[in-house]
Amino acid sequence: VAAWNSMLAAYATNGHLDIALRVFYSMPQRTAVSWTILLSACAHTGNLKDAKIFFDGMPDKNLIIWTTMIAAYSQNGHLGDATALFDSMPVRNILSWTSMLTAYAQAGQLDSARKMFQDIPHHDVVSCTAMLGIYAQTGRLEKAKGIFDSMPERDIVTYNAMLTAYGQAGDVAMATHTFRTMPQHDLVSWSTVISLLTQTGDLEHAKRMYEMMPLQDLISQTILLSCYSQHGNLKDAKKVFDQMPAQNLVSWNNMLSAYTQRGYMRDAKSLFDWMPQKNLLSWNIMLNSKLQNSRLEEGVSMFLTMPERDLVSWNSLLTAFTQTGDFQMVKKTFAEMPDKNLISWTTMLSALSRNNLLHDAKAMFDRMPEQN
RNA sequence: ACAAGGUGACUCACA
Repeated sequence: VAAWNSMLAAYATNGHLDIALRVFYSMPQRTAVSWTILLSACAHTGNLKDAKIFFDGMPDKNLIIWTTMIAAYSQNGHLGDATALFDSMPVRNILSWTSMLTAYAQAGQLDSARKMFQDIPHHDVVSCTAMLGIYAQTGRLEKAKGIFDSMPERDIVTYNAMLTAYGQAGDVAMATHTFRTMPQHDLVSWSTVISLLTQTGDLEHAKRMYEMMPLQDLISQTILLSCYSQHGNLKDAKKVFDQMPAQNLVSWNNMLSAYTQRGYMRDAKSLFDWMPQKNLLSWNIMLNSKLQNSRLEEGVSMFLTMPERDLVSWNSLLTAFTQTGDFQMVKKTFAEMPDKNLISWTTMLSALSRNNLLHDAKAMFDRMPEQN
């Protein structure tokens, strides 16, 4: 059975969930481990429904499968379900607690996360690093450092989280100092610092470190690509992009932005058409570039045929109509929008006032919901 | 020989 499970795990972690499922059903017998592997794989691919089915279908649930299900809820943003499950657990261990901790953090409930952290009976390096990471991402350097200093043991992930804490707080000097003095480096350590350097504008330093990396993986390459793309450096962006041994949706979107930002509509379009996968961001990048590059007709028809639209797509369209001065369409679009945010309202307000329709602007202002 | 928790990349729309 263990051999079968190894095979299951191999397929499941390599993204072949379909094959894993076939293996699962054709196995001579299944253990708790088999169920857990599949449940975890479903959760990581965002397939919470099947994860739940596996969980419910499992005959004798052990602590691990309970915890895996909490992690599944946590990873997919279902805080309520995670809490309910956690509260009804017969036994908990440090992994259950930590999964719950990150569930709160993921939902933006920092106070609950902090409370949960304090309630954990016995901490380990992972639970402490989890809390450190939460503080790091929310820019609370002092808190992060406090945990770091109080930890009896630290591993490379702890140090990496601390790099992020310094980075988020804009302390490049301490980040690089920590990088130099930490016990070991892995790909995450390198790319965290490189990313920080590109964000603070020290491109030369970033490039030097990129060259020094023992191995340039997809993410570090993408960091560099993204940096070139954001600076409108199409040539170097293309160079990095073409040299990447493997690419993914993130790298394609980055290259797409690089093209559209410089108005290379033909290249953008052929990349876009070629992309094996697209997400809403890809569509919005392309949509916005059409709308902003005198291709209103194409843009509008893209808007109408997109697989999905969000508030950004709507605001993009709204802005385009305000720029052509077609107030018929502006009003129509604004009325049809399923949601509006502050950006939608300010788009309207500035369009009306730019065209000296001050009474309309005033009326619009009075219609704005309070929270804006 | 097998399973669960913590760290790095794109996030585009108004101003």
